[in-house]
Amino acid sequence: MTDAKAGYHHGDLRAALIDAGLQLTRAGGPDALTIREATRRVGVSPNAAYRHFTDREALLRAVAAAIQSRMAARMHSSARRRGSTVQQARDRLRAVGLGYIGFALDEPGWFTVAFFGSDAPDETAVAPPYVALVDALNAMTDAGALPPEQRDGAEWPCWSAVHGFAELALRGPLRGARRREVESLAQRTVDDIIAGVTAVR
Amino acid sequence: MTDAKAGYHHGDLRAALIDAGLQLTRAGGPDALTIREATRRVGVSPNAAYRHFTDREALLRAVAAAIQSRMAARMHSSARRRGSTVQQARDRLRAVGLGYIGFALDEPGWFTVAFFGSDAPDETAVAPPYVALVDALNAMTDAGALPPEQRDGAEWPCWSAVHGFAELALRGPLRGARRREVESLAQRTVDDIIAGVTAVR
DNA sequence: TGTACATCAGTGAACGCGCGTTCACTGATGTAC
DNA sequence: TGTACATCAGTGAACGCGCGTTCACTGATGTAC
Repeated sequence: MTDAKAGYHHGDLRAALIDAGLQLTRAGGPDALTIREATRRVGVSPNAAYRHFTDREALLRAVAAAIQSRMAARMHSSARRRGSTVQQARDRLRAVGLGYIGFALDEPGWFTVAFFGSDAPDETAVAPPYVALVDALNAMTDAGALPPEQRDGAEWPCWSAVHGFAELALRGPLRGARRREVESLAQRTVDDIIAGVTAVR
Repeated sequence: MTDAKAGYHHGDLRAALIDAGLQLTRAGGPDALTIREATRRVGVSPNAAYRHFTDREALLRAVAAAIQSRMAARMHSSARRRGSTVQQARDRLRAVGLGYIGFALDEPGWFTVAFFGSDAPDETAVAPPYVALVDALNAMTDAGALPPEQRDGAEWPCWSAVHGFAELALRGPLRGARRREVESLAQRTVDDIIAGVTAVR
């Protein structure tokens, strides 16, 4: 919150509401985002929000987009090294997958909002985390680690595996498990799906 | 609804409420299950429900258990043939996975309730669909299609892949896709995870 | 540089909503004798 | 077989809840002349 607020007019209420939305959803997931609480935090009347968002869903979508950016940043940063060898390409794909799961485990509230918290998600933009996956798979093919004829559609098995694992760990039967064990199972899941996607048919 | 209702006392209100809960969640997922609507359907006052369930969550858990049974039945029926050859074991595991996804696609409301609709799921009982998966994996090892040293923990990559795929198809980016395409991607996802789990290390 | 005025970004009060749950109760059931 | 009485399974009315959203409004801003 900068000093842009100059009394009556807020300065950048839109950004401030998204900020408040990030705080709220971080702790409590999608349901924790209410127009009333977000405006309360910013110190503004509830209906002021309607100047910037048509309804609650629109605010939620904007928050989801902000979360996706953070998520993609994490996935990229955990996959720093790039190169054209088979091993480098596999490491990168692995890091992208584990980054996805790691984000879910560390930020369950945000994760829940990111893709699936909204009833009518934003169809217009391509999700940054998805881009990270696509890039990593392309690098696999470039490096010769993934046959070109198996490249098409490979996103879905990969995304399915890491997303499903995150759900199992957050809300499913793995919820009670220790972090160490969850991480080891996450590695196995990622390794298995990479093995499966790249296996010669 | 049988003729067990003999006037003032209902007969089997508990079962009738679970039944109503199945109807409601089938169409609208977990949120559609309210004490008031369920009792309304049964023709009973709202607080009558509290004779049989401590609160809404308890009713939701009972409904989830009923859904899990139906789900497991479908998974088993789609994996009819049993045998001890490698091919039979693979077919069975494949059918279990595709049965899971098929149930999710055909019954999105129920699927959402089955495992993850409740805040505090029932920890006591093992979920029938999980049992179906465990059995199929054991059969894989028995048939020699899955090395015993890779058997342990193999449930999680498999469950992750099919569950994640279902989420992507129901609420994620695959939501708008045609059924044919979704099914073909589902097959690929299942085949890939089986290949990955069984791949020689 | 001054000012009139349109537009923009807020305010305050109110609405309806259906829910979960609790209270004190009463009619039906079944069992001990 | 008859009956007294405990227990069980319902009823009806009410509570508080916080929400999303709309209405009619007013103070602040910036721009044309």
